[in-house]
Amino acid sequence: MAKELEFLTKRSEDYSKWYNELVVKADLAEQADVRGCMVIKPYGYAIWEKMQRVLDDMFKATGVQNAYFPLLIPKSFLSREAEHVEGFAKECAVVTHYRLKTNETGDGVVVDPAARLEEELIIRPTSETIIWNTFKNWIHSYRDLPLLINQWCNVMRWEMRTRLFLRTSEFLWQEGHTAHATREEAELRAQQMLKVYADFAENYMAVPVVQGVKSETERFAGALDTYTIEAMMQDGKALQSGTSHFLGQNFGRAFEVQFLNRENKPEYAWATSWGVSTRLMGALIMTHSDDNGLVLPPALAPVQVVIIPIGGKPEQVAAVDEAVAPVIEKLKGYGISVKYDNADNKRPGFKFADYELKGVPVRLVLGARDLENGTVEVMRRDTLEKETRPLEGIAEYVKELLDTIQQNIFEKARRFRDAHIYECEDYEEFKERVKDGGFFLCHWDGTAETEARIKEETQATIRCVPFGVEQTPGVDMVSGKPAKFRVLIARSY
RNA sequence: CGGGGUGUAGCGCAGUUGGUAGCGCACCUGGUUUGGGACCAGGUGGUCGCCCGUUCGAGUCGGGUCACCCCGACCA
Repeated sequence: MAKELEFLTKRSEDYSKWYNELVVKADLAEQADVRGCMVIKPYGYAIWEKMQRVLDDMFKATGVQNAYFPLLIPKSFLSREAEHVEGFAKECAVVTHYRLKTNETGDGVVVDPAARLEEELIIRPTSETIIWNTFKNWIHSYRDLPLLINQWCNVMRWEMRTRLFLRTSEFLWQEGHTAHATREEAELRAQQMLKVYADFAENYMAVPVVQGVKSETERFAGALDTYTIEAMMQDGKALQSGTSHFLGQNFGRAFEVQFLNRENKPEYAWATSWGVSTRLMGALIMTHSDDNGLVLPPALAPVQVVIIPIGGKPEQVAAVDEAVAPVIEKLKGYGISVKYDNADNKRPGFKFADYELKGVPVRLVLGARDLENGTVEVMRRDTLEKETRPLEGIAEYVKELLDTIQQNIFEKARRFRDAHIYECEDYEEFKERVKDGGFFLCHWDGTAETEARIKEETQATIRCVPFGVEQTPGVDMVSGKPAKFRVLIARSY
């Protein structure tokens, strides 16, 4: 410990800096040499892949099927739904040409002005329009409904300011798009998918979330209702981690998606859309990580257990190789991903620190001492506690320990969040306290004016009208007008 | 688009009154090490963001330009 290197900025010192460093140093992602874009590195992508796999199974369990639609959307499609285009117009990348040619000076290429597209193509910021344009051909009868489609893809939104995972110009996500015969069915679907997201966030990511519905001003462009899950980061800010929209018949009407009902009458289809993105990676990182690095929930960790041998001499390592072989087999038999790192070019201390930085949930260490005693050192990443246990039965112990860790980090995050949720009735007090972060439950008169004033004066926004909160009427803390319910207000990412 | 800042080795930085390019980390080689980020010795690596100007001479001075970062407006 001679050299207490500052590998990572302390969380408390500069939260943003800590986050950025962590993402890069834990080998998750890095800034690309393209404006606002990110390179997701193999380790980060492995986590995303695990998320994808779990979510995909959850979607399919509700009857959803995967499909794929084009990256490029004709401009005319996007402009079919008025509110929708208005919401996205300011952040669209546009394809205007289809050819380059050699520069006249011969040292490079320029856009060939002769190759201008008659109609510009938009790189999808979201796919409602192109999908509903397709749905028109797929839906003719109530028997074709519900139509439950999901696609995994990339989208592009030309954001002003970007941050790795939290907001990048291009990001990976899934977008579900469903069509229904009735309003009720569509509304239920939108709510159902929100529950799937909440389930995933809490039971796999170990990230507690508040479910709720967005205010009118915060709604998705073109939606009648937007449902959200809001997670609290360790600096007390909110992160919208998933959304589900009830789109009414807006897209059905805009794209003339009509079906004949049982009475042989034409009706417009009812729509939902819902999505989660690589932003979930941001939520995962900012919810659990500490000054030593990432803390990954066992359910999503690409490597759940790392085993490190001690000893420099080849014969010492060989002895450990032999001793751990059956343990590795047994762990794998339980479906646990294990990495045995007997590389000789890194010292044990380096490996310890490195795997902590990468958030591996459990570490096993064996040296000559252990071989003699038939023991193994077990370290759990969430608490950093070490203990020495008999090698006999270690696989079973680790299996249970992984479950314990999964539980523990969720409980820890929930306790943190609950300790930072406040009911507040006084605006002056609110203004003072909201600076330090946290979720505030406040009565709201339901007007956009009040909402705008809060945002302007405090940078905090109404995150949602939360579900599962016992609602009693009261007085709006800003306007003094009567309020029917409380809303969740916070500063956010 | 407003306000602030930074561009020098892969990363982080220093570079004085203008004089021919430096440190730490990383990387490579050899050796000694290995129970919490090893040490010693040697080595590789640079059109100083770009353009123009001043000068015998520019990383350094002047003008322009580009890029990126931070704080706002926008947002999964």
